[in-house]
Amino acid sequence: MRWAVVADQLRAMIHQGAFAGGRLASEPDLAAMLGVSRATARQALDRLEHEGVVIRKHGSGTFVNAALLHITTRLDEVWDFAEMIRLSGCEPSVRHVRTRLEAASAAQQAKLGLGEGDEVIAAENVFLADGRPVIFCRDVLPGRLVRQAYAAEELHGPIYAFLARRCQQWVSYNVAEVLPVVAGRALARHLQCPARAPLHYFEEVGYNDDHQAILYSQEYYVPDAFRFHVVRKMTSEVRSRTPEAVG
Amino acid sequence: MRWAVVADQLRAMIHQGAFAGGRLASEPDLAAMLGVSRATARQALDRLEHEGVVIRKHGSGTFVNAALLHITTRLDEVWDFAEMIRLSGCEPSVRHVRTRLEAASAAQQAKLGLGEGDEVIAAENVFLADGRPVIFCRDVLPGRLVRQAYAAEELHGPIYAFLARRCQQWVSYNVAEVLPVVAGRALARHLQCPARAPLHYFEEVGYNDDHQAILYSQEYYVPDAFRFHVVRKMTSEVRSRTPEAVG
DNA sequence: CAGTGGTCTAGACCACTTT
DNA sequence: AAGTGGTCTAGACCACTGG
Repeated sequence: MRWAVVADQLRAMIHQGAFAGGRLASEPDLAAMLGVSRATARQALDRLEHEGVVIRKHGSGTFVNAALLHITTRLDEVWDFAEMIRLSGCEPSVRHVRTRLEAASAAQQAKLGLGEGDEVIAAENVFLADGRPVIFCRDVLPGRLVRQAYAAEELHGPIYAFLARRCQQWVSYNVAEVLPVVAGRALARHLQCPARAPLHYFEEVGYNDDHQAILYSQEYYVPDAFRFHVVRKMTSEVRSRTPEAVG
Repeated sequence: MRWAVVADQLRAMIHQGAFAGGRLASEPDLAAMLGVSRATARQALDRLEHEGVVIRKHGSGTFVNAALLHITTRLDEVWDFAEMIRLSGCEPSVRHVRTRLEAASAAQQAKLGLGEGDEVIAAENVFLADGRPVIFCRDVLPGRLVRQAYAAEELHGPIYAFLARRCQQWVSYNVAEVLPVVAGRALARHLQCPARAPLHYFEEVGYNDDHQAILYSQEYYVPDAFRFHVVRKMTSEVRSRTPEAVG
């Protein structure tokens, strides 16, 4: 994973304002500077381009991307609540709502790949930014995952810490469905917003490195506290079809 | 771009049910089968893994992904209205609302990198699925992009065709902000939904291959007509910080 | 242990942009 | 024509998984 180190080095150099003029050194030069082969340097640059840090132009050069650096939250990458709140310039805190150990509902069974009668832990928390409620989150995880005794308070906050400490499980990626909803009475109370106010609703399933579902989350975000951006790339089908529309 | 051909071949083979049991041949074998080097085969597999078609397990093998294949719409990839509607199993059509040539507002100037007094074309259309309104879209493009005479009807529908035919411009990628909103009276009328119903709102800036902003779009989606999914990957910072929380 | 994917190298040729 | 990124090759070694 030397390419990851190289990517970090390049990211740091870019942030520190090396490459004045916005243009990076050529790939062979970068490879020589960093003491790796061009292929490894390219792998690092692939990563930076994917992140939007850098733009490559065939035959011309590689350039620092100015526009994308200011995007506040990339929908497809960031998903640690405290991190997101901190990125918004606020101090994060948590208020626990409730925790329950119960039989999995049909929906929960489907999302988590459980069977009839399996139990789940359902924890509800509100996350605050500078004391203002901005996220309501219901985390559901299979009871069988728990491998150690735990204190109730460990479910009063980010579930990832609990998954790691008591279940030896780490979420590697989520698949989330994004929906617009309006706040009901209970949500409006938890988030201190008007009833029928629009909210982001994310319905997520988290998977570990083995692609097993280990977490089902329902998250409601106050929209004016965050800005979710996504870079939507041309699909190959669209790209190949468009020229026909020209002729 | 031989790797793209290889990726297409593999995608087709997977779709046709080769690799029974869900396990692909090994990378050296695939390379030999397809007559390319292992590096090229890997680049194709990288693409398929990114698309979610395939899952690779270190030391074990490469497997067909069952779960992700059924996701209806990936938020970060698909964005051709007709395509999206067709993917939902419906027949797409368009109803034109209005077109205007006007001085760019301050917001439009900022989004499109325009100056004082520059003109824009603003076209509003409603897209229908099986005759039911599902998207309201306002497309704004700089007037200076237009390089040929055009008929008013060319703005009654997808803007990409117009951009290609009359502006010689092609959108390469979008940067979209995703927001939840509630339908106002005008929107409710256009989309034939109740007032205050929740809607997806996408505010997008489209860029060409040279990373110049060429299109500013405001899009409202009826949420029950689409399902937007996004794969959210662990960021490197989160990944490196989590183990500390364990100790 | 053998087989798998993950990484890296050195070198080559191509397509594209700029001068 | 020179320099750039895009692609491809052949070969090597590693880390991980499984029997």
